[in-house]
Amino acid sequence: MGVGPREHEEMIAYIEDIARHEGQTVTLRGWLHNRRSSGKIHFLTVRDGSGFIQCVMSKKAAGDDTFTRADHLAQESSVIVHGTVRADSRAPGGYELDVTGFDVVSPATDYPITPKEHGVDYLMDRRHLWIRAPRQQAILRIRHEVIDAVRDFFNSRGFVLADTPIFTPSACEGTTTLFPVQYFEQETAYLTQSGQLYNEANAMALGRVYCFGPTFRAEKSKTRRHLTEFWMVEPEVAYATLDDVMALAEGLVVSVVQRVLERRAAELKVLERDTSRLERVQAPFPRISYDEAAEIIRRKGLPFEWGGDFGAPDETAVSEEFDRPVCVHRYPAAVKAFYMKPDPERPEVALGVDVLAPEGYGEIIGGGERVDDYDLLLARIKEHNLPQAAFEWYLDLRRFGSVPHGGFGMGIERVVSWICGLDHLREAIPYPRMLYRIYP
RNA sequence: UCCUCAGUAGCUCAAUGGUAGAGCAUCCGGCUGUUAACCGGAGGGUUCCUGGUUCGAGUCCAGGCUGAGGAGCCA
Repeated sequence: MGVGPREHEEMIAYIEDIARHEGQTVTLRGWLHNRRSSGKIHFLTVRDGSGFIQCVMSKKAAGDDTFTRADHLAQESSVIVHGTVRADSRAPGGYELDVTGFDVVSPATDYPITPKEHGVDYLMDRRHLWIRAPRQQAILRIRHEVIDAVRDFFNSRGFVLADTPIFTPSACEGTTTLFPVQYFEQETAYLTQSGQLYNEANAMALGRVYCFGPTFRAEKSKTRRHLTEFWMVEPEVAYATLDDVMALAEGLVVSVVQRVLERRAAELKVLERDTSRLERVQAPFPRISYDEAAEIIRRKGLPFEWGGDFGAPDETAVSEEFDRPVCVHRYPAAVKAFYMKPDPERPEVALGVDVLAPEGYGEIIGGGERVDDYDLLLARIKEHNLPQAAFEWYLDLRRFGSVPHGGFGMGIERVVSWICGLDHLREAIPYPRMLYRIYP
């Protein structure tokens, strides 16, 4: 008869804390990740959400009954394991558990994600199970760290989190890029594609603010850099200039990357990330103008005409010139949004900035100074054929004590994707929403 | 929306126009240091769909469906 955990005074432990329990007898509660056997000895890899550990069960130590219970147990069966923690140089985590008791909570059968390879489509259809895999867990932990670092960065600098709405009343920049939602009997509402306009109002109230939430884009983008639903953090600062915005973006990116390097080294190792590339992410970031970026693109032989926006290959060409993120500022005003402030010294360019990540990961941040002059903003709204009535509240910000101000948006999944070295954005969020994918 | 590529066992893939195959998973057996464990055996097929060419189609042709990568747009 095997010795069941409940017959002992239990010491519940998590695998991430296992080093503190060396020599002790503990109880782990989790799932069977993999099993190997040599007839009279089972090697059970158990995961509990906090980590993975190999549990060694010998027939002699565990007893026939307990041993038999583990004989045919399938991958992802939930289990409670009782055993003694032992340091072992052969173990990837440095420790193993010598099993003395073992209970099956609920057996699994035919778990679809086997230790062998699977295709992306197959795994995405089973995303709810795929996230149990070590690599996916590492990515999601790094995502958590990125988000935590972002919040800490702003919270420690006097910023106030002020949430902006998900439902917005009218199309700011054309309805083709927005998801319509029927809002009771009144009108069509749209899912937000940016909290920025509300952020500006919040900044006029609270000075330094940020919002952080999901954002929706109905563009039929079908690339490794796009999701239809993604998370964006957007700071906005009253009295900020373009230089202030760039300094803030630089500080945020450095802070986030350093935080992940400090606290998530184990996860980066699981992902086999070349961390030397991340260690180089230090201030100051190079700041180059659109004109200088265009010159780099032309020098590299890519076709490019002044006045156009950069495509993905153009961004890669520019970012390849630098070993850290690069700020590209003063884009042609014509290709930027109606609220972008023109450079007073050169009105054909806007006081906007994009931050391009290294290694071909493209734009992770976009922002700049906003139009603060009432007459200019009204003219821009008319030029873009936007419904003035819907923007009266936004114009109010220029009627009642307008000040220079600016901010930016940073796409969380793009940052996570870059830090993790992923080849596709879809792994950077638990349940990606893309063109042609809304399951599970 | 456009361009390119792919679809064969539960999964990952192979098969010169000529008998439908392997590894993994599953089931049975063996093994006290495995770690994508290994060794032996067994079961497992609407070759995405529709039509066409051919003595004969997984393979060639046409149309469709589904997915992937890229472009545009953006974070």
